[in-house]
Amino acid sequence: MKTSSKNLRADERREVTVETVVELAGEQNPSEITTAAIAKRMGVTQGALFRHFPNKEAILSSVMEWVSKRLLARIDKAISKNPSPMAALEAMFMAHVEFVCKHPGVPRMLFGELQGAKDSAPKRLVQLMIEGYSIKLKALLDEGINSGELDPELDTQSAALLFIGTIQGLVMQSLLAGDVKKMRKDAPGVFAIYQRGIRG
Amino acid sequence: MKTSSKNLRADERREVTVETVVELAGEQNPSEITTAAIAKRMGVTQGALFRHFPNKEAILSSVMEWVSKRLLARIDKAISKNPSPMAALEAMFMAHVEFVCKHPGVPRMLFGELQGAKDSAPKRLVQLMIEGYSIKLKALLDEGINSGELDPELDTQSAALLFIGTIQGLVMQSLLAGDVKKMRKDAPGVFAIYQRGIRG
DNA sequence: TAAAAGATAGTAATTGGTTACTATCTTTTA
DNA sequence: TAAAAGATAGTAACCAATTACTATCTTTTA
Repeated sequence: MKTSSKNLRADERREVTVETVVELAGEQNPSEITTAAIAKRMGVTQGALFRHFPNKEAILSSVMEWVSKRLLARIDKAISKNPSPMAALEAMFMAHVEFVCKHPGVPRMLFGELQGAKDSAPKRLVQLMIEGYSIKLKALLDEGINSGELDPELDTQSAALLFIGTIQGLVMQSLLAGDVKKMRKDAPGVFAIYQRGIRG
Repeated sequence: MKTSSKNLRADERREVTVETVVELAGEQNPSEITTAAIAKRMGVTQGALFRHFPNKEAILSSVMEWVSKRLLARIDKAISKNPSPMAALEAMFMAHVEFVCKHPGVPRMLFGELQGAKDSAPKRLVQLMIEGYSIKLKALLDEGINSGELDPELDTQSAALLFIGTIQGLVMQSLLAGDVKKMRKDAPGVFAIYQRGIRG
């Protein structure tokens, strides 16, 4: 049980900081999140953040690691529960959508980091995560082709790109509507078209 | 021909300003573009910008109007050249990709504006533009269903969402690769899958 | 076992630097 | 030569980061 005292231990404080940034990113442009805003939401002074992180970039790096770990774990779990590649693809899609629904700030942060001119530490972490994601995705697509579930002449590179882009499109639509839960509702219809485009 | 003089007329200066912002957005995170950076790129002092725009938001609004006008004009041209709805859809897709290739900062700015918490003037312009875009898109999809080119049971709402998301996916991929021209190369393969997903 | 000693977490105030924006003076050009 | 365009030199507000200090928790030891 957490103590009811005000002071958290260093690792707990770092965890809370990361979760707070994810939360704030769901409410505003991630690149406009200030250390003052993070601290205020946490009920701590701004300077206190720098007792646990050397600088702001280190906070963002921690956030990216947090995202990588949680998202990829969900994906793995969804895949392992489904023996059929096509079923696994759908489960992976829905798991991703569910994750983004729960943490709407995440895709905004990823996209924002990729936009940065200089290749910062957090940007490299994002690239690494998407790479891992793509590998899992392409493995599933290849499996599906071999099992006859997918079009044998499918361009897996394009199919992987479209898979990720589809989710990005759902995010954009939810931003337009100002309603995060719209994603969950739209996801099945959109995946149905995607499925029709790749199946054998 | 432009005069060789140093001083531009007010409307010319405004035009150059808008183009400069679009240019800078292709090189860095749009929300980190400062008025100082814009002025420097134009070869003008920072204060000079405020002779032609009341504030920074007005600059961004002008950029959004510039984008709306140019993009929608391209789309209309692409559509009108193709009698068949499916051919028109493909031409619309490629025209959009070509536009984004020429102005990589545009999708980043749109996405960034939508992320803003408060609904600013530029944000409303973005929403308006996407609305106009979606109307054209849905009209084409309905046409395609009626002509038998598209799946009669197609969910046009989902199909429109996926169309836009597909382009967003191409943008993200080009950011990852750090190569804008990658989009032009990947576009046909991705559209082929989309086409397969919606055709009758 | 309780008080001293040390380690850890957080505060309050302040730093130098950057931001959008403005007031005033100078140059260009029609 | 008058009006428009731009230069110069500011402003207050905000940013990340640092400082000197205090509160709180943990370990040691008499």
